Amino acid sequence: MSPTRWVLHVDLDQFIAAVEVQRRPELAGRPVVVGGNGDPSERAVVATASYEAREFGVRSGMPLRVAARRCPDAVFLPSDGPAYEEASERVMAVLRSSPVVVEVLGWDEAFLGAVTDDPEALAHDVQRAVTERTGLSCTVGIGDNTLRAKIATEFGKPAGTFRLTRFNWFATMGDRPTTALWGIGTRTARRLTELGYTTVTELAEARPSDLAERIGPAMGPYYVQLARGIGREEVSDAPHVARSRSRETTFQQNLESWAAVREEVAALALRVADDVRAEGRPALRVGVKVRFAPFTTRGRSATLPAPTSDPDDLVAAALAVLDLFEERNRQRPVRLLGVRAEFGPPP
DNA sequence: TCTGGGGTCCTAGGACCC
DNA sequence: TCTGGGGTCCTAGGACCC
Repeated sequence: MSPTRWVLHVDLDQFIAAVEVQRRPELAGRPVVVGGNGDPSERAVVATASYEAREFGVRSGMPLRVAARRCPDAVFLPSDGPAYEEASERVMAVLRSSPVVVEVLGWDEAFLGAVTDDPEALAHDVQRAVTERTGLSCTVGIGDNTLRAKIATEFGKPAGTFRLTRFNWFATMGDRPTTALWGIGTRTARRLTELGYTTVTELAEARPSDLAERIGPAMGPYYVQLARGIGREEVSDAPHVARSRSRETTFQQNLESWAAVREEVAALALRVADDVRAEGRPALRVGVKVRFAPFTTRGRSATLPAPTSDPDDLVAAALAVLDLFEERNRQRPVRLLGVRAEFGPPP
């Protein structure tokens, strides 16, 4: 049998918590919750919970306050981005040393494009190499495209492998709710249920043109493709080209004056200007995000008169965009501010 | 429960133009 | 009166993902 093209999806197990346990081995086996400044009384959410903490119902995205209530004995640690970045680089370097094309998806995930007649053997080689050289464990999903490889990982967790292809797609996924698909969340699933599509099989049997009319010209047919397990078959190691860079902050105490809001927006714009400069491409648009208390988010944005990387220009532009908020909103307490710079299409 | 930070892509309406 | 048919740009907001 001749070798075949496969997509492998590598996903580190409880990555952030694992990195923390690695440098503090005494935490092994204990419930560990990473997020915010590690103070569960603050406005912050869980970045990652160790499997021990998940036993108590702690989940990513959950407010730290809630996590502390569910698991009072958990160890709460601050999120240390640079440490995870560094660990991620080490993992990706190991992956690149395998005979595969590596497409990085995030800190703790990558697609591998490979030609082999034994993808499980390759997956086990990758798992062994990652564990030997980084001390971290990973799960590998094996698929005939990126979508199926990505979803396969869910069935292989933790530390295992799972193969999902056109041959077992409906047997594995058919009866599951559409939220099991990568790209369909709770909102879209609810909408689809209202239209009569609750399971993956039901959605797969829909007519793409029907969903184009009812959902949207691009997303409607795309969801049908997802349900059929159809996805991209190529894996690319081309470097990522950023479309935008942004900075945002949630304040522990709401800002009560518009003067304070202006100051914070200027400070965020300076940080974004650093990122724009590092990007080496000028910004074309600037956006400002304001979350008013209790939790209403509004945005304003504007195209710049001319592309710029100049910090003074970007600060002035961000303040001008902030001025687009109506007068009556300026009395409202502000919980979060964000500034975003957008670039042109990739060169 | 009381909701982070950093991204990407899509939709829709209005403006504007031919 | 009862009102084209695009195309493109701009902006706001939604949804999703890690």
